[in-house]
Amino acid sequence: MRSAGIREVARLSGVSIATVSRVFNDAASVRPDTQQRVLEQAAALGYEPSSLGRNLVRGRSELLGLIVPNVSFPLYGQMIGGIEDVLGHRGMSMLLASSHDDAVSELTAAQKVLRHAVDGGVVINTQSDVALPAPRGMNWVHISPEHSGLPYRVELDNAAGGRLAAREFLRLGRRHLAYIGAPGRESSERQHGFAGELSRAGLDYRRAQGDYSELSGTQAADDLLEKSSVLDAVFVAGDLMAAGVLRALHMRGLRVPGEVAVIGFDDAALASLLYPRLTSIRQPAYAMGAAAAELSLRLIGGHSAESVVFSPELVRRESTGPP
Amino acid sequence: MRSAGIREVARLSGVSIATVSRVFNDAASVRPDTQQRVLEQAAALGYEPSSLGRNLVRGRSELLGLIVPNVSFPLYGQMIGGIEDVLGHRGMSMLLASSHDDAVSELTAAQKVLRHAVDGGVVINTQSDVALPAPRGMNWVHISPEHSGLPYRVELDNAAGGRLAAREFLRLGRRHLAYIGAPGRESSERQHGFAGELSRAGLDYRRAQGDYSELSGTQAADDLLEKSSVLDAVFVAGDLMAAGVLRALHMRGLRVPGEVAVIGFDDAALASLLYPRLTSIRQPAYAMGAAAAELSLRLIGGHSAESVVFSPELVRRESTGPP
DNA sequence: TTGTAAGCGTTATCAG
DNA sequence: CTGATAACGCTTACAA
Repeated sequence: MRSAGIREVARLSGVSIATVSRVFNDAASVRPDTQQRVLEQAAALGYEPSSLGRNLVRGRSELLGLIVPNVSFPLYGQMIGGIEDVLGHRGMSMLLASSHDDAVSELTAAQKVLRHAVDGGVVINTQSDVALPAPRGMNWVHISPEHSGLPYRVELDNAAGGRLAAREFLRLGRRHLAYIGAPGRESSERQHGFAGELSRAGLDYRRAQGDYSELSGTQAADDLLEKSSVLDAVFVAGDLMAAGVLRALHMRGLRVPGEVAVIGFDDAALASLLYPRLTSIRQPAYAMGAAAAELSLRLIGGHSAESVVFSPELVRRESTGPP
Repeated sequence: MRSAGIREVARLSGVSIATVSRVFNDAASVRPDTQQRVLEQAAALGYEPSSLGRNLVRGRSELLGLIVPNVSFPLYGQMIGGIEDVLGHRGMSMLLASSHDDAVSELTAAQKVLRHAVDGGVVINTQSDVALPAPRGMNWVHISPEHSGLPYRVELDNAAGGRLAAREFLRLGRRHLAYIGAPGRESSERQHGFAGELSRAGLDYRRAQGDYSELSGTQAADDLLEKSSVLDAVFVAGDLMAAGVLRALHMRGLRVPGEVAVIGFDDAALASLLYPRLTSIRQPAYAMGAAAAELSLRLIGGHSAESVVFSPELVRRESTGPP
């Protein structure tokens, strides 16, 4: 049993369906008493215009497609929060699908979302290097490290993050530095900024590589500590890996920040819960999500829009300090 | 300019739109060569049936509404993951909205989702004590601690979690116990199970109250430690609070688990990253999400469905062990 | 196996 | 200010 439709309301209030429609759209052009009659009937029948019908004729869905690698990663959750808040104000909703960090699922997710005729889309950390399919007039906005040829992007200035870390270590008088990276462009940009700032100060640094996991952080730190006995500061490409680094240092009885200072990246919720609380390069995830949504909304409205670059910020906590 | 529609495909492949439709639905009833011709044209034009049209005529949207208090809470992220995986197999998509832990926003979110004519809905941790609005034939499934009168629920047996914690402490020979709770039904159920098992062993326990935040965990633990000098085991209603408890113990130089054992609740990702790694009562969030989706799908299909209760599990890590 | 045609619930155009 | 009526893109009897 379908719920009441526009016809029913029209019939019972003695007007045409066109008038009912008008009442729910540009109420201005309908006489107050007619309007009220319709509204009353509508309320009595529990009628609400169906967006299905409306969207069909308007060719819009008031939906924004959102593709996320993995919903349970808190940083992405923050981005989604930013997107949602922006959309909420404009009456749009969010269709969510996961890419599971995998190009094939990402494509599947995109198709799934497109079938619902979304007006626009945001994809976080795209996995494929070709553009996602999009019908004419629909655009994907990417929250990703720069990707060749993608027109609409919201990104973080990763190199600036590296510079922030380097400067902080220098300021604290650290001289025996290391970087623990991971595969991918983001990490290499962070490293690039870090290295640049150090070379300006005439310093070199040691390197190790992980994969953003906690365990890999522990292993990378162990490697580093075996090779170079002198090490008083480590910059880590992600907070989770940094957790592993803290553990490695603790196991070896090295005091943080007394003997070794540590700076992570992202400033995930986790950072402030570790012991010692982790100094980290903050990625403004909520704001980045909001910016992506704004960008998409502009595009949907047919306006021009430009990519945005966000600057990271150093959040000082217990894992850094004077030697 | 709209993208290619069914008409275009039909015209270019020299068949009627009905045939094109059939190709995309019950392909069985159309001749292989016709089918292929259509498929080729469709591919060439990048045609995909619009769910707007399809859903309009079928009276379904293939959408499931999802209301979450807060997307950036990892446990909810896991639930969403479970929901999504189940839906994905059945070709449904997920419309996401946040309730921001607030009854009013929850209602707004529900209405927003309802406007898109979702076929079903899942609401995590509902804030309102009245039922959410729902058109005839549509049902909300709740992932929440029991709420009077809600018909379709997926819940965790919180009391069983409390019993698990109590038994583990007893097994380890701990005798000076405490519970750190928080407001709300979930915490009191956990406490109830904990207390029941202890009283069976003829033991009493101390209590303190927090609000699930890290800081409140530290404060509650401090309270406890000031009042009772003998304390060798603490059961905490949430992992985040447990992080605060570990910090308090560390500050006082108490060894964990040597002097005090700690068990948290939820087994959030955080638990295994703390130092020492936190033993916790695992809430099978992914499975609970999946179960809620199954439940909703049954309801959508017009079948009967029953609420489900999940059992928690003890995950042993470093924060418990022999004294 | 295929085509014709009647909807699905709405908005928008055009008369009145 | 209001009413017919033609779309919108698709599915589904019913006929052929």
